Order: sequence, then structure tokens, then C-alpha cells
Amino acid sequence: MLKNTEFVDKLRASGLRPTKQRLKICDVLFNREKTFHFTINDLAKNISDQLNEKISLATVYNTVHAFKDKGYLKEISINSDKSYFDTNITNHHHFFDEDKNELIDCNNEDIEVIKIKKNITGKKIKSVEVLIKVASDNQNQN
Amino acid sequence: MLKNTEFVDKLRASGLRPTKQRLKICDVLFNREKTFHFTINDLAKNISDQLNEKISLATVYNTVHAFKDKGYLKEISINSDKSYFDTNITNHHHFFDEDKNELIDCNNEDIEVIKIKKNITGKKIKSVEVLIKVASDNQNQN
DNA sequence: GCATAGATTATAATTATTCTAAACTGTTGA
DNA sequence: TCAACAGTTTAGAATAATTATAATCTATGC
Repeated sequence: MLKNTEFVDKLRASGLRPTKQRLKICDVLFNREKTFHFTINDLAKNISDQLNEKISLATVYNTVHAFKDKGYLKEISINSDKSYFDTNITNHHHFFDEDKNELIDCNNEDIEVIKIKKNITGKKIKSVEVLIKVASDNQNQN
Repeated sequence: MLKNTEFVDKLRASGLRPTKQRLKICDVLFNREKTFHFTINDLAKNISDQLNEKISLATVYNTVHAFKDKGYLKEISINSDKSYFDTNITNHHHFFDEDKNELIDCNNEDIEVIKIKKNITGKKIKSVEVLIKVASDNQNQN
């Protein structure tokens, strides 16, 4: 359980003002046991569920993007109408359960290291993401 | 260069009526040397560029989804406001050039086979997609 | 040719996300 | 301490991708 002052310090260190809203979002995002995979909507719901006041949706968007830019959140590549984010910023991959529309971490031990033998000339690799789409047997492949 | 009658047969065989619009879209999508990575907008533009009449955007959406469902197109997972499709339906992976917002095929020889050692219980793997995001050196990581 | 199921179409509706401009607040430095 | 200013928040408008609607049209089988 991280204390409020720790978030304040961390935000200040990143050049972000520790506002009431950002601290609340920190609390919701980072004070949990397991990593949190979420859409903006999930997060907004989560906040309003445990808060009397509410945070404007625009602020939630702003904050999530600010946190992503500072490297505290990762955005996950899924073809979907919405964006998914992950509090686990370490290098790891994902299962996407198409039945439940749910992201699940793939432990690094459970997948072999991806070796890329040839890259695009003049470019630098920014990230390598593996997405394993799963579903019950009776679903369509896509 | 595939002939119109070949598309007619293929569409009929898949239970899709060979309409004027679908045949035109077949022509634009599948009569090309290299695989085509596109968004709906790219495709619509491509069509209207080489056609006097125009095809309704709704029809483009319907057709692309029908072709995808029949397995003639693949949808690529990228976090973005738009969906990307690929005329290359073989099992392969992608580079995404963040500078140009462009998808590039990754030859299967250029990446080692992905071995998934443990799957989600009760689920079947529908697809495994690797997305390698690249950019010029001076870009931010995300 | 005719009936009909399936397609196409323009347009409206929906949904996620971003923009805007005004009000608010954390920080700095006198 | 407090004024001033830049950074934030906010509600609501704007935008953009996509889907739904409902009327019209067309490929197909008889």
C-alpha cells in the first residue's frame, strides 16, 4: 500500500503537479496486488465507484496519457474500438480472451524469447508485442 | 492479373453474391503484386480514384467485413483509431513504422517461431500476432 | 419475367476520443 | 503571506471511425 506522499513525490519528479485528481487515479491504478488491464471506461467507472465526487472524463483521458508518456502505463495493441492500458510496464506479452474481451498477462516463462533477425533499415525497434487471441472452441477464427 | 470470372466463382463459392461493387473491390484488393495493408479509408480512396461511380462507404465496410469473415482478409492488431487490414492471410507478423503510420510485413524467415508453452485453460488459440513498433532514433518509446 | 432474399445506399445514430475556452489550483518568488 | 502565472480541470462541443436503419435495388431460382 503506497502512501499519498510517495505518489506526490513521484509525480513531482516527473514534472507533473500532484493534483487531487491525479492522486486519486494513482491510488486506483497502483494500489493493487495484481496488474490492472483497463480501458478508460473501466477506470472511470472504478473511480466513480469508490468516490463521492467525480473526475471529469477529459481529466481521466489526460491523466492516463500523461502517465503513459511518463512510462507509468503501457498501451496494449488490440484491434478494438477502445484502447487498453496496463499497469505492468515490464516487457511482457498478452492473451486476449475474445469471449470476455479481457486481457491476461502472459508470463515471460510461458513464451519463448522473440528473436528478430532483420529489422527495417534506419529504424529502431521501440517495442515487440505478442498478442495471443484465445476463445472457446466454438468461436470463429479471425 | 485475375479475371473477373475468377472472382465471380470465388464469391459464389463463399456464398457471397458477385455484385458489381464486390467485384470492383476484389479488383482493387487482389489484383496487385504486393500485399496491401490498408484502412477502410485507404480502400475507399483507392476505389474512388480509379472509378467514375462511387461505392457507398457502408458497402465498403460491409464488404471488407464479409471478406474478413470468409478469410480473404486479415485484421491487424494495432492500437489506433482505425482498423488495419491485410490482403496477406498467411501466418506472418508485422512491423509498424510509427513515423509514417505504415504497416510492413515481417518475413517469416526474419523472426523465430513463437513457442507458447502455456495457454489459458479451456481456451483455444485463435491467432498469434507479433507487432514490432519501429521509429527513427529520436522518437519517444511508448 | 417474377418473387424474393440478399445487397446497396444515404443518412442518422453511436461511440471513443480530442478540443475548447473558461474557471480553478499548485507553485514560485517577492 | 500573497499575487501572479502556468499548468489543470471541467463541461460540453467537435471530430472521426464505425454501425444501424430503412428504403431501394439486384442477382438468382423458378
